[in-house]
Amino acid sequence: MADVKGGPNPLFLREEELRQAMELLFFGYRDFTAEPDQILADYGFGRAHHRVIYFVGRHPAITVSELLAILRITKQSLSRVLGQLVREGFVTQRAGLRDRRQRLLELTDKGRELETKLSERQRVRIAKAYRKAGAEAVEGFRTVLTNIIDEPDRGRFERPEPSVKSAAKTAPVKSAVRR
Amino acid sequence: MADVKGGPNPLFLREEELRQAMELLFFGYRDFTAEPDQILADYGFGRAHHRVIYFVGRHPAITVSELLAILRITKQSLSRVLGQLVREGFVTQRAGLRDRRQRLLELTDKGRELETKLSERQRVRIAKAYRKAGAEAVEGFRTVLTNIIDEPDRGRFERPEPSVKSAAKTAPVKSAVRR
DNA sequence: GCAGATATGTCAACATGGCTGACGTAAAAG
DNA sequence: CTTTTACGTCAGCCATGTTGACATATCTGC
Repeated sequence: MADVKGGPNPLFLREEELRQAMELLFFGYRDFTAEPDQILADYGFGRAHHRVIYFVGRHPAITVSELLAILRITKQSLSRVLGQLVREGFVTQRAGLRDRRQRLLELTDKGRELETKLSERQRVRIAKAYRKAGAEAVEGFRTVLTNIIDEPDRGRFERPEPSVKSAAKTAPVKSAVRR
Repeated sequence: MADVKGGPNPLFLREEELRQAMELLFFGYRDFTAEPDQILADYGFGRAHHRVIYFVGRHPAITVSELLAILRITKQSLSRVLGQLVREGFVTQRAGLRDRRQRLLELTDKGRELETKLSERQRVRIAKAYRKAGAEAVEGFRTVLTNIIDEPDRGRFERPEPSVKSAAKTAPVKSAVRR
């Protein structure tokens, strides 16, 4: 335990830094989800319902298979929560135009209302954290988390991309920041 | 929210930015936990076991109540997984010295081995992301996530960074975004 | 020293949300 | 017309959360 070494032991520091990152994710996610979970309980819903409501709201006319790809769960699991949401009038389904096998999902007004209520808390939490941290930190947060995400979905968050190599930033697409 | 207006609908942009943050957390956590989950299945364990193993490894001689405070689950839920881990020889319990009611938890060699195996993947993932993002981004990542976490546990991640009070209230939130 | 608080464990019952496997139907595609 | 695809459904299993009640050992304060 007694680290009586000469140098600052970079291996230990690295290990410690990585562990802190892991814990930041754990505690962050724990607190990030706690508030909506409370509200969901009033509706007899759980976190799975929230995810469906969120992504349907985010991507109107999303198909079931697209939703499955995002959530990475089985269709049977999705079916259970999605079925409830449809039956209780939070989500509507309609056949696709080009492909009538598809069920395009959409939030109803009721669904949108719940979505707002749920993510309101989360938005406030993020907004506070962003404001306290400052714009530069926000960029770092985005960059690191984007790189933590596996390739298939990483594209959802593409922005400058300050890759160590190829500094070919020919297209600085800072869409969400532009004024 | 002293948002300096003047652009093309800053409210929408802000909304978009906050939603992206929410999704970064969702996708990040999803991919961060996927690999260990796979390994755990071979042992007949789940994510709950991983969390216990992780935090016991991280804080040797941790008490049950400290663990409960971190995990935010009931003692009955913890008891189930902890009991398994103890019976199967991954964790040991011994009475506290000052307070003999306490059960101080510790990993066995077997437990440490599994812990390493599990978090290895996660460490690699984080390390890659950190390396790609660079030191400045890492600081930002830490700062934002720390602020997302509720007060009681935020202290776990406090670094030099002073500004305990609201020094950020007056900080240039949006002005510095443009680079 | 005893009463009450605290740390932990346990039994029992229940809900949520994952999973697999099997099977069905409608529509698209070759 | 046959096969593949998109989606749904039934049935059962497992992991992990919950509440409530109760037990036991130990510490703490009066």
